[in-house]
Amino acid sequence: MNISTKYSPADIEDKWYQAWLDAKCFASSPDEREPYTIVIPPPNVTGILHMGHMLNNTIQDVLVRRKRMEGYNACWVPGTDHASIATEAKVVNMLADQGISKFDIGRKKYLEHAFEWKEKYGGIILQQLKKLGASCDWDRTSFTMDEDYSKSVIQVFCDLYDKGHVYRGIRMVNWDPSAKTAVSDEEVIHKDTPGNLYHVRYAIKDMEGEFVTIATTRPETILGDTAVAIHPEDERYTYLHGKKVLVPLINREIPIITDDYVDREFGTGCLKVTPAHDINDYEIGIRHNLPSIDVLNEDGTISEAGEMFIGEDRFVVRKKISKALEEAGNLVEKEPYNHSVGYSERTDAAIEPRLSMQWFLNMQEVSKPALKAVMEGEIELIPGKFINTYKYWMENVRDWCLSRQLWWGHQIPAYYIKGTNEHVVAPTAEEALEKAKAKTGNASMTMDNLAQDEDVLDTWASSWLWPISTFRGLTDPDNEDIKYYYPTNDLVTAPEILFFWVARMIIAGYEYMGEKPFKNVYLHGIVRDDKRRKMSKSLGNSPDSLELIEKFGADGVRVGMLLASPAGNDLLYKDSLVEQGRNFANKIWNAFRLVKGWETSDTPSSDTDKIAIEWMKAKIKDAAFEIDDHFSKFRISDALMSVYKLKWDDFCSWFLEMVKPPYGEPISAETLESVIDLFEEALKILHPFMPFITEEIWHGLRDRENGNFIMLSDMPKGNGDKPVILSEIELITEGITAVRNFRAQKGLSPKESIELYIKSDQKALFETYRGLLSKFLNTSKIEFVDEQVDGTGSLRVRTHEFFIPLGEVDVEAEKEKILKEIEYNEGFLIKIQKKLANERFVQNAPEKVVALERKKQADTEAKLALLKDSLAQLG
RNA sequence: GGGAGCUUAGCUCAGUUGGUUCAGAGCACCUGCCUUACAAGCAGGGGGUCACUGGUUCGAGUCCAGUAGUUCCCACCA
Repeated sequence: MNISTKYSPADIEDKWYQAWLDAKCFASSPDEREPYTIVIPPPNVTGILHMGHMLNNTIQDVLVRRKRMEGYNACWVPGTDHASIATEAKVVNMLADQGISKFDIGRKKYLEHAFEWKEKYGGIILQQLKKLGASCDWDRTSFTMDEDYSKSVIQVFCDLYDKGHVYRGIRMVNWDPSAKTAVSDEEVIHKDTPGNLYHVRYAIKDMEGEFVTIATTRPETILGDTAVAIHPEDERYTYLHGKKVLVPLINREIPIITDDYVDREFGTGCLKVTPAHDINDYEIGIRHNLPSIDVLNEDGTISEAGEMFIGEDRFVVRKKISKALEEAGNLVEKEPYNHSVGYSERTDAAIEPRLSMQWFLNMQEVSKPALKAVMEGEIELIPGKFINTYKYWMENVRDWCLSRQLWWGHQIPAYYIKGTNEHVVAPTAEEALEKAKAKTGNASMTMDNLAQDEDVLDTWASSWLWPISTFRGLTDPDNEDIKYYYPTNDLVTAPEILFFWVARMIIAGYEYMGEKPFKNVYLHGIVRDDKRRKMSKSLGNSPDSLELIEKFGADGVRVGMLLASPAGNDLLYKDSLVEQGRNFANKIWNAFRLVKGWETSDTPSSDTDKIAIEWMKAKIKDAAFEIDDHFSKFRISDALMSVYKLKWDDFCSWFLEMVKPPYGEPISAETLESVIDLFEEALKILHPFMPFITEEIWHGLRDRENGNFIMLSDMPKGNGDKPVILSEIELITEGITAVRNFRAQKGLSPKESIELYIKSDQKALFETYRGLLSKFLNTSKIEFVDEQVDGTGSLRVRTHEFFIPLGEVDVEAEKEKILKEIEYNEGFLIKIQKKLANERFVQNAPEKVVALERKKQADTEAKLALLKDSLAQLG
């Protein structure tokens, strides 16, 4: 048999993925088993696989594959999100490249282009997930704009409207002038931005030569000022009460008002009030009944209401108006000033607060069960530290602006009755017409009398139904799938979207299913580079995911992603992580090569073989138990590390060396059978992490019947027992390591055989493992003695002493070594003795702890006696 | 401005209700090895006043308070 010394993942990954698909290994349908369900956080339909996706989906796949092997009916539902703003931006750009504006071609034609784009690029990311090994049930692939899904989104909007939770109103919203749409508070990122603080003086009416000076960072909004505010108790300005001032440049007359909001300490203590362009000013405007002058168009240029600079961009105008103010003598001072500016998460355009008519969802009532569920542990956040954040948000929840001024998405099912201020809300145009007729009492109305709202719903107003609508839970509430799979088990996502998405899914779950949407929410960190910078296109610090898979193998990448990403912590990515993953795969591969290369003989297993096999069995069970515990606490990195060490250290470094026949000799067929069994057991535990290589070796170790896949095998279980062989072999391996160290220090080559003399009160134990010691240490003889043998060096393993002949013994060095050990042990003994001499310790500490201290004392005393004895013999 | 978290080896992190030789793991590092599965490897090794200060306790990496540094969330003052 000729197997390459290097594992080449490219040769086998596609082969096994296809085999799994062909055998429908990922498919799930309701049956008598207990379900285990995960719904994927749907990536943007036009997205491509980046590092964050790889981490997110690797975790999900590990969980799903493990549960599948544990006998659950595992179902991982994949799909994509229509991502209204992001996708619309891409489509608009694509059309712009062709010289087309969406407004020229109209809604219908535009949507055709958008769907065409979706058909072409949508779902690329799902194909990429397959490269990673994701075991999703692809037959269940959902899209948030699927016909059935859309129906449920509209149904929910209508229902919330009927319940009185949805309302329409003029509000100050975050306006994205680039996408020309409102965005939610959560989609605004505040960043410190350098700017200027402009001190501008306004002439006071009827007081020749007198001015008030205000400070602003946004001089272009001066055009929309409708008042200047001062603090009512500010004595510096009492004389201004009731006066009017003139807006610079345009000389519009505006009142001076008094309001507590004004901070007397800031700037000059005078505040210009622009209700249309600042949320606080807006509130002041309401209190004082001020008019709002909207001086900005929806694209961020100055509107006609501004009177000057009409049609020019806000940032251009900021510079121009500064100059104009200076020339007019109104600019008193311009100082550099850093202030916080909101930017759109999607387009990175500076957000404008803007008054507009929008649809809102009142969150007060609907969010209550969702808060309770998390506080009472009905839904668990992992790690738990996120509960605080969640609680704070849910207790201070604001109304949700549901409408977006876009076309790509679910058009709001509100219909305006032309010529009136009335509207109706209904799932279909026909039903809307009926409602409109009833509302107006005009039975002769036709569709021509209605106009549907032009806006679409916020993307999250569809994805919040994901755990329900992927199973058609709203459109077909009694179907088998929703009854069987809902509530789902685990949700794996990033904390960034805890409020956007997770909280809202919980709200929708309770509102529409009367039950939580999932039991556990596993929040993983963000993938960053090794300087803790977020991976981003502009920094160019993100590796190409697919190249990574190609270079290191999907298994290697999966392991690399999981090695250093405990729950809630960011993953600091560097290539060495995936290298480690690849090296691990190679290690396993070579263990496979070794086992495959052995010739067999009919001889029965030797005693040493039997010991090795018994030990490895116990070790695997022990690890299985430990790993199970890690999984129950979502300690996925720890679970991986346990299986890594089981495979590499225990299986390869110790076990295979224990049973390995001398060069050129065959192995007992009986032993080989067991070795293969144990290899398989370890592979099963490893499979969820490294699905491809484990499947390949599974089929390489034995001939398998069709449809016999490791991914469908049973996960090994442990029971927490610690058979005595575990601790005994631990002592033996400790002894082996000590002798190896001794050899290295004395410059004894491993090729030279040695004689080993053992002084111990547990001769039987060493007798049992004589074969192992001899095999690992290349001994020519092993003998038990009662005192040090002449011409030997000594070393101690716990309370046992080993002597090894040396050509020349440096007695002084030997003495010094022993003296050092005596010193250390005496120090240790004194600490224990002090502790035990402390009456309060003996009285208060649990018996178990005291007993352990006593044992430590006895062991140390025994060891000291041993050492002193040896020293005496050296003379 | 308000709140939460974090600080343990060069790096990334474990350390579960305070108590075993508890100060750990992986990687990195150092030394010796191309030993007939694997140099993407083997064997061995060094390395930390558990941020600082104080307190509670028989006993503190673990609990409490304060200090410093750091990260995140929320709000946003023109």
